Amino acid sequence: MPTLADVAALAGVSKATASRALGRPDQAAPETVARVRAAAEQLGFVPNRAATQLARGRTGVVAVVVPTLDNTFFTPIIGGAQARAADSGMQLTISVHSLEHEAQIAAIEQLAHQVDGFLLTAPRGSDEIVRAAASFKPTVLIDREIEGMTSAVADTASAFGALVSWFVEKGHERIVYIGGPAGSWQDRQRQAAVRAATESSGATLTMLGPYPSTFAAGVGTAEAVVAARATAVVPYATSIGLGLMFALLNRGIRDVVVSSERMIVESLGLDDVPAIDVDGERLGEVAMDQLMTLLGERKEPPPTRRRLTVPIS
Amino acid sequence: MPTLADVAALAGVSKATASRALGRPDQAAPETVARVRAAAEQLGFVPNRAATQLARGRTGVVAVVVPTLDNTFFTPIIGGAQARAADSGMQLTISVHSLEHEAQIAAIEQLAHQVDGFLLTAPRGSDEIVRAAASFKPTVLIDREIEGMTSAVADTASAFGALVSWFVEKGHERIVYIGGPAGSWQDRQRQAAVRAATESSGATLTMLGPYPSTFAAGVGTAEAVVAARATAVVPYATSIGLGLMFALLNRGIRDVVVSSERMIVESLGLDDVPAIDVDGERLGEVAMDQLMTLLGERKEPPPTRRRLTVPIS
DNA sequence: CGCTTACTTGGAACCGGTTGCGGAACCGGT
DNA sequence: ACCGGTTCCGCAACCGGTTCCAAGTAAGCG
Repeated sequence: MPTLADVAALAGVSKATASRALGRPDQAAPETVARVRAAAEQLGFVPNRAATQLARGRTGVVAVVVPTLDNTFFTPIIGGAQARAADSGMQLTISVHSLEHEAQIAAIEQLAHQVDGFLLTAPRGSDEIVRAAASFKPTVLIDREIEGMTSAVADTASAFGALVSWFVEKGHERIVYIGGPAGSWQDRQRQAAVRAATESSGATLTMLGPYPSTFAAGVGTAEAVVAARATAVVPYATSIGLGLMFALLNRGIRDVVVSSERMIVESLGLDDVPAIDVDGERLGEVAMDQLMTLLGERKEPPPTRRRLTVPIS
Repeated sequence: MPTLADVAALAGVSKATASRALGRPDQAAPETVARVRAAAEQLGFVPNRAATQLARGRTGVVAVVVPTLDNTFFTPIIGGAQARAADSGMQLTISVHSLEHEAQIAAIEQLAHQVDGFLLTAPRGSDEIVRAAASFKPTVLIDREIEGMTSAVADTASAFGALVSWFVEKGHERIVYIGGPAGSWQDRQRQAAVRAATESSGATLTMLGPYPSTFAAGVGTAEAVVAARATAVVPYATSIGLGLMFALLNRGIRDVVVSSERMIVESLGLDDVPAIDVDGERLGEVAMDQLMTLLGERKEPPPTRRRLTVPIS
């Protein structure tokens, strides 16, 4: 493996100059930069990451904390973040923690020593625990907002409101909202949104839950949905909706409209079912961009809360 | 942040001794080890990863390469590998590459500079491309076998064979196997297994495919399944099976048995449907263990091919 | 034409651990 | 008391970049 010293020797300059030519071209003579680059190219020079990190005091790694990998909501986020990280020459490590118990803070603190920043998803943990987790390194909160923290969220609450309004307009009279996991921040937002959307409309709104975001849980909601004599259902998660649809079909019930995500609706060719379309990948990208500004990698306006609109169809 | 020098000073020894006391306790006097440990504890000393890496010439990072994160087959593997990695104080980075095109080798090579080893899933790429990807660093191949490479696979082929035998025994006469993505190694194994299981049995076996492992593709198989007048179906992937079941139910067809994974079967309470149960997490753990031995982190017997049996029920 | 200013560059310290090597202290054996 | 063999420890070099600082050079200006 060629080192910077090799490159410098070949280019006929010092290590210091070689380092500058490669890292901050504006601090070296154009002619020198060209020569050093050529030398690096010729030798196939790849900077030693550990050395760079040690010298700069940065790890070049950011951690994404997710509660689970089994939920298809999180994986696209990881993908998006990973792509953006790679673009900036950073690495992404994944850490699975639900941030629901104090004990997990220790794990986060441990991890904090090895990364420059965090991308944090914490659907259920308390504000306090999330704040504690974010206290070690620059952090961007994903799909949740907490006063004073930088965040990137998909505005699903508005989408859910729009969904319910649509149902109301279509004349549905008994609408059911299936709540997500207990303590979920997004669930609270969505509850408020669907409530607002049914207020002063003739429709009845039944709130079910809490349920975990799983297929099995969705299957388990069928009974309550039937009991509520629902004509339209808005489930917290795609997996819940899928389980419910399955259970309903299994019972031979085909006149209950269950809202889902666009992908499902399209593949099943159900044109009477409205769908939402969360772009998880973009969410990950946006969050990573924000973290980059927090880390000073870019000189853009100060980071804030960002909300991505979620289209429905 | 306290450094090793601080610890050494507090313990009244040199950096060298402190390093030994912490890293290889057998090379220092027990009394000294105790004193250094106490000092480290008191200061909350955490070794600087970059410094260690630089000095040792290892990165302490392993990469998991997966074709996609949208497939629930891979995520448990990642989880298992991540857990094992954490146990050994290593980091895991995720890299999304399907290893189907030569161009992706360049990305892998780039990544190779930053990690100690690879956990490679490459369901579809050619043997050559996989070999090329594995040529940079110690590598464990997951869910696929290639001559001369260390690998960890879930023996789903046998499970599929058993599944089909079961159907045959139950008296099913027209069995359909829905093939996975074109070029899939596992698909080839399973095809052979299901063929063997129907040979010299009265049952007819129809092979469909190839199809991608998605819900939508599963929905799309319904027509062919119906056309084949199948009584039992064995789909390559859970997602395909789920899509198919959905489409069948949607058409009011309820007498076709679609084999699925245990989780689905249980949540739906379908007792006449056989299921397989791949322990992806364990697969990830086993693979990481093998990689550790390859990296010399442990002194165990030489690594080889490992096959995990897949139970059916 | 002398002097200030701006730009380049190399020397060397430094980031924080790890490890080869040599010396000192201590062991039991004769 | 002397000796070969251990055990334990410190010195210092080293991993491979980054960056402060001083020095040298060329350009700019009155």
